[in-house]
Amino acid sequence: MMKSEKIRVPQGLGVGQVAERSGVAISTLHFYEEEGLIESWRNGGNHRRYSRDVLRRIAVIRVAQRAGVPLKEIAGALKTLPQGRTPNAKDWARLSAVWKAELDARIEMLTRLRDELSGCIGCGCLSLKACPLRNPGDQMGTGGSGPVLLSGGDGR
Amino acid sequence: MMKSEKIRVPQGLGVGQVAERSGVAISTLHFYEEEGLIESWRNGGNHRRYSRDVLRRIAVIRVAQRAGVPLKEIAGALKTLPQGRTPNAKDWARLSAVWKAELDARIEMLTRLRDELSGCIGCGCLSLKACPLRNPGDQMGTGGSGPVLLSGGDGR
DNA sequence: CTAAAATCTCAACCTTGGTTGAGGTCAACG
DNA sequence: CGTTGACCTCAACCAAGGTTGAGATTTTAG
Repeated sequence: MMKSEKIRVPQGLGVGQVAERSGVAISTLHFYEEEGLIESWRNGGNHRRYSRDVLRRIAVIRVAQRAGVPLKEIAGALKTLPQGRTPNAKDWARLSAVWKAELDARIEMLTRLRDELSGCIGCGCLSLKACPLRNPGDQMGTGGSGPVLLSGGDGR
Repeated sequence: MMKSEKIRVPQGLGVGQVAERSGVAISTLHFYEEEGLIESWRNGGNHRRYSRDVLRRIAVIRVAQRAGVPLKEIAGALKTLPQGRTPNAKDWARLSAVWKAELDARIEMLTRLRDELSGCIGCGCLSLKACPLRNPGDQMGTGGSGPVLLSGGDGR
């Protein structure tokens, strides 16, 4: 007969495991938690425990970041997920749809820029008023003050 | 007969004029100069004077920024311009060509991401290993240490 | 039991791309 | 000559997205 040994089966994932599985640094997990992007509870020894859901959440966060969505906005979107139950495919789909639209817009803007750049290579017109590259209309002209434009300067 | 009056015709442009014409703030011009992106000389009273070339230079800088090129890199590219003579259309074309290539790459990356995102909307696969969105191969896996990835997280 | 490995908190620091403000000149108008 | 306005320098600050390190605790392996 097997002796009934007391084996601690820890509930949830530790921060190190999440870090390894998700590919983000532990410090980043702490940071995401501060920013309200992910959640955890604590075990007896004040160590973070994560539900397995966190892995998908982190995956979503990274994808959104790749798409150029700032963390604040990602956090906002994640807050619209139903609390209490584990988000389902439809929930994720809703977020993806919004971000895809933004991504579409970003791609379109860059594509337009590329086309203009192609047209202007060699034309030497870059400092003339006529050049389409000079007056994008949405970027220039708001040039004086206000908050900083970051993230590739494409001012979404 | 006209009295020959002494009218100071200032050589070059003042910082305020350049700011107004280029659409960037004066502080930004100072900043660009510190970073080696533009140059100026000083008049008697230690005020900056710019040659008219600076306007095109600034236009080029802004376009490159819109294309997602970081300032350091722009500065590097601008340093390859021939010193002494005013850059000609061909000089600018060379820079544009490089940046267009980068822009192409960026657009392609984002487009791939968008396509994957489209395919994954609703599939709910985001935390499974099989999902193309989860393992971009160029982004994840370098996740632990090293310099920060900025600018939209597209780690060019 | 003890030593090593994992975590904790909290504050400081980093990079990019600038902006803001204080305190001091310079130039131009009347 | 005075008084605006434009300009100077230098240091501090901002936002995003994290990283690093010190010092304390906890967990785990031998």
